[in-house]
Amino acid sequence: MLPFPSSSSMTPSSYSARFCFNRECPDFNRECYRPGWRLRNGDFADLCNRCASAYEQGRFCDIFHQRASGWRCCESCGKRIHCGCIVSAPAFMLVDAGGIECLTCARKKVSVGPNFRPPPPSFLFQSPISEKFQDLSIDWNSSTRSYRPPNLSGPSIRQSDLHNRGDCYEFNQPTSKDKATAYSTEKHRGMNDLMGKLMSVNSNNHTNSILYNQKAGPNCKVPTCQNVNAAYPPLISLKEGPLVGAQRAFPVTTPVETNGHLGLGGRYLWHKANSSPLSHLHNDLNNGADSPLESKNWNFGIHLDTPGKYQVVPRYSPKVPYKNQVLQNLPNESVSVVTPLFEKILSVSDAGRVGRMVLPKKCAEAFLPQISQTDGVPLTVHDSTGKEWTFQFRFWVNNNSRMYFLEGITPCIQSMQLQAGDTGMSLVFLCHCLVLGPYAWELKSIHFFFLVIFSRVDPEKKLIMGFRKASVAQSSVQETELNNNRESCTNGDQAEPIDIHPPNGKKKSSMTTTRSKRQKVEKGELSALKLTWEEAQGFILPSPNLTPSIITIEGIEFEEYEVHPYDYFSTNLHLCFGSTCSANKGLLAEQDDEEAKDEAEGLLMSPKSTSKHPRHRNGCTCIVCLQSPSGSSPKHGRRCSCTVCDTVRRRRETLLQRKKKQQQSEIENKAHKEMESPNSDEERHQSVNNSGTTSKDYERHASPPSKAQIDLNFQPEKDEESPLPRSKTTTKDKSLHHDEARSSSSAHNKLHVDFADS
DNA sequence: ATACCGCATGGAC
DNA sequence: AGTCCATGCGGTA
Repeated sequence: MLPFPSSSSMTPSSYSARFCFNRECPDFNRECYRPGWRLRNGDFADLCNRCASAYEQGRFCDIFHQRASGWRCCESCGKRIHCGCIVSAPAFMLVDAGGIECLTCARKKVSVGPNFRPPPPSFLFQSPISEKFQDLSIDWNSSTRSYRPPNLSGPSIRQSDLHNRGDCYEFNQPTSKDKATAYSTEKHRGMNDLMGKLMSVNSNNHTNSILYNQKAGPNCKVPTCQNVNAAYPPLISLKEGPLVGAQRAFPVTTPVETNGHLGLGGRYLWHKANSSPLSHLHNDLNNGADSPLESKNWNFGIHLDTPGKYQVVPRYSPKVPYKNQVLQNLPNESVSVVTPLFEKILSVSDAGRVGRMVLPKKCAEAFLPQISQTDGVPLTVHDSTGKEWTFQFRFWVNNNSRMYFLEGITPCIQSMQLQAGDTGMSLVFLCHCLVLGPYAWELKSIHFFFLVIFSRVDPEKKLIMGFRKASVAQSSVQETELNNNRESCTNGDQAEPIDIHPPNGKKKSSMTTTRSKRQKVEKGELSALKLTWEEAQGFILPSPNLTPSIITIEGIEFEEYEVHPYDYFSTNLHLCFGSTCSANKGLLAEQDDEEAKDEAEGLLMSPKSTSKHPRHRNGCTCIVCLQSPSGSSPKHGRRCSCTVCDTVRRRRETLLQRKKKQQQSEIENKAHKEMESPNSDEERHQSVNNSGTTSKDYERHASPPSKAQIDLNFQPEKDEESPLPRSKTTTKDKSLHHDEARSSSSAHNKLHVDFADS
């Protein structure tokens, strides 16, 4: 087959050079001039008139795939549907209990669903961008179980653009894909340019600017994807083996699960999610995520339709209970959906000076842009103050796998005063699907928050969020910080600041309302729950019914609640809707109540258990574990007798003794060697190197520790048993030593313990 | 001396 | 046993 330019970029004359994409087409060499389904490279299959007609009428598979495998019957009407190829992918939906349903049946169920509530028409297409895309609507043809692409003129977006990459594995590429993908590249660039222009229309919008920056901005490093699977191989699926065709051809359109049912936005049918946590998220992500730009670059479709196989480890699943929660703004009835993607407790190295944060692999591959180069792509995120950060999302090849991480997070970490043990970086996907219907992706954005508890977009695109620190209760310092943030978050054109607490004056009534809504939640009246963002913030706060016990740690008073926040959320705010409520409830309850409980208990109990690293276990008395979280630690005076300072003093005394012994030993050794050989220095180094200890190790161990390298974990009874220099082969010991030495060094610096006069 | 980079290592699961 | 990931650590700027 000859190369063919994409349908959107081709000129009338270019049509004559292309041929029908359908391999089964009896008139293979017939000129083609109508677009068909979307290919993996982003282009559209060019079909001859006859094949295109068959495709548009939903008869393509009936005609050409009769003998192919993958035919199944609609669970409701029994109609045969081909589930084994991409052509018919939009024609059916997966059923929770297994099997498929044709669109007609699926739509019927949606329209009569107990929680079905079409979005207010006035909010469809309300954005300037949306208006530009009104001619790009999809004409679902239920009678033929297919969708009819709109008549396109010039660059445009079609339904198949909304497919993620996961639904395209089944399709065979033409043999001339290299040249074809070259066209695709141009098309993709063109699309990016188009999107960039469109986005810039609303460039004062955070969300849009994020998208623009990420995908089409001048600094965008996203490699142009010529072939989705070639440039971004299915990282997970390669290991997991083939999937059933029906699952591969996941008919994602603009899926959303807001209330456990198929959502219907305007004329648009959104795909039902299955009940796996990841797919749960996945479907939310696809809720507007499948723009032409993002569909190739974002990992929103990695076989998430295989329950149990690709679930994010519970440890990383968001503990925020507001999964898929629909927030409604009472005054204007706009709706937003908040979907936390994952969260991670910052490790020591994450919060350290390296400025890198390791990302859970599956989370990265599921939720972040696909990257094929180790350089990765820039990722623009917003923090709780609305401040924009750009990290580099990269990976290393590690043990035949990949290790994903964010680079350049130091300023953000420092800005947030985060440290090991804090819950960090929940990704929240703000989707405006119910507001903007099928064009939700226009306002799609990915936000990093240190813990996004709530987020909302009203017509002014304002955000609400909170974050969780290692110590659940906020110290006065943090409280002040939040207040400061609140003030600094007032945007010029935004009437209200981003607020963690209800504004003054409204607090009482707001909290009262919130309390009543809490009760509503408790009663299970979830589907009707509408929250203003202030009320939403109320849920973030501890329940007014709870009386904290005040504990004092290092002079700082903390509020400690008997019921930890996850109890709160998991019991009160499982916003499960509709028929899948029980399943979801069970799932979420299990997650939140068990996992979150374990984790939160660790967080609540003590900073000691905030580090995941095995070297800092409960009961560890190293300086890292002893010290209080940054920001909550008071300044330590010279005569401070707190545990931390006592430890530091004790360690220091030990070190001084050790230093004396070392110096004495060195002098003796030197004298001894000088007696044996005049070239003592060279030979000593040689000897050290031969023994497997590098010169660096030698320096590290042989030289007396400087103040900055003070080993606060030095244990004389152990260390003196193995006099330096240590062999490099004692990896474990060395690792421990360096680890704690490094940590304690930074801890030492952080604590500002001044022993200069001692 | 320090920061950065990227691969290596090893404990946990 | 394989994978993940926190951290080590050597090389380089």
